[in-house]
Amino acid sequence: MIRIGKLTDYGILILTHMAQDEARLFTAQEVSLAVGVPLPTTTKLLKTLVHGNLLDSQRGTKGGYLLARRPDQISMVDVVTALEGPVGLTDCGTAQHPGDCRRSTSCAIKTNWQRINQAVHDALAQVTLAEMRLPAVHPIHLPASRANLQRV
Amino acid sequence: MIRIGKLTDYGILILTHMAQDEARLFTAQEVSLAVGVPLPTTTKLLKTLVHGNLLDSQRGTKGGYLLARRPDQISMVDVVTALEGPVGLTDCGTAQHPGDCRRSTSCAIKTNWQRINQAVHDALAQVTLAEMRLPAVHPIHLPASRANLQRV
DNA sequence: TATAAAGAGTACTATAATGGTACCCTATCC
DNA sequence: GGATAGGGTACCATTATAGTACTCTTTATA
Repeated sequence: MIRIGKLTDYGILILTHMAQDEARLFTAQEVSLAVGVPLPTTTKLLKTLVHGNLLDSQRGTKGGYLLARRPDQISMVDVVTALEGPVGLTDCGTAQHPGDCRRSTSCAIKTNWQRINQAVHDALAQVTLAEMRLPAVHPIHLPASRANLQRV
Repeated sequence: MIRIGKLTDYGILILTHMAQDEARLFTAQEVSLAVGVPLPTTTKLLKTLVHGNLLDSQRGTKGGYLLARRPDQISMVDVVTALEGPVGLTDCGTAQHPGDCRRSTSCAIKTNWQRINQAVHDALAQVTLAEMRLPAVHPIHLPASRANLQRV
């Protein structure tokens, strides 16, 4: 199965937790306890999320972390990108390794992967932390297509 | 990065190659040579694709593999599902482990993952082998949304 | 009908990616 | 200036993935 890593999963849990009280400053320990992820792992994640500009941090005695933006301004692409790097199912078309595809013949493939990657990206971009706090109402809408006729 | 495995990538290459001459019977060796993937790996993949009902096989001296359906009837979900199992970025919501989520509090998360997984699924379902032979024309369309406003 | 060619099945090894931990450094409050 | 909290980084462990090897079965044809 194509899946996001455990750490990313934790990351989402952490952010969702912090979004419950969006203006509050949380210490790493508080977060660790609340989410049930060991402290060392939690701190590692928090640091990464700061790098990704999803959290702000305050050092020193009364330090801690807090959301860098409003929960409805933080989407799942942001989180996934921060924790796993650029979203995309293949390197092909991620503009990471633009040139090293020696199969120029089969480059219809590349264009199509770009389509797919873009769609995945958009799907993730449509769900925000704010929504993660509430049951989803609207399914993400794709145009009526073959999709629904296919074997699942 | 969230990505599909190398093997899946090879698998797509293999099928795309076979789709160039969709009615023909290919031996594993032919495929291996054409695609540039070592024979043992190629055969392993071909076997898996037969299990996934994407290929039919013929045993014996004049044996080989051929597409089980027309290229426009084989989509990327089919391939990915055959080679990596059910599509979805988290177990949560894949109906694999329905009950074991002890965080019933945070189940807004589950619903939202289902939305995302569905979107990814649909994106993959919209691209067929037939299209992989040609440069893509139509980007997969998602409704206008926040997506385009977000940092990429 | 025996032989060779080709796939089926499965078990195993190696490699790489991920997950998780530990340690030392720096900032800030009181 | 000491206690508390985050910053940075390097390291080890675990697991998943990739890749290989080997034996068995089927089938065309000489």
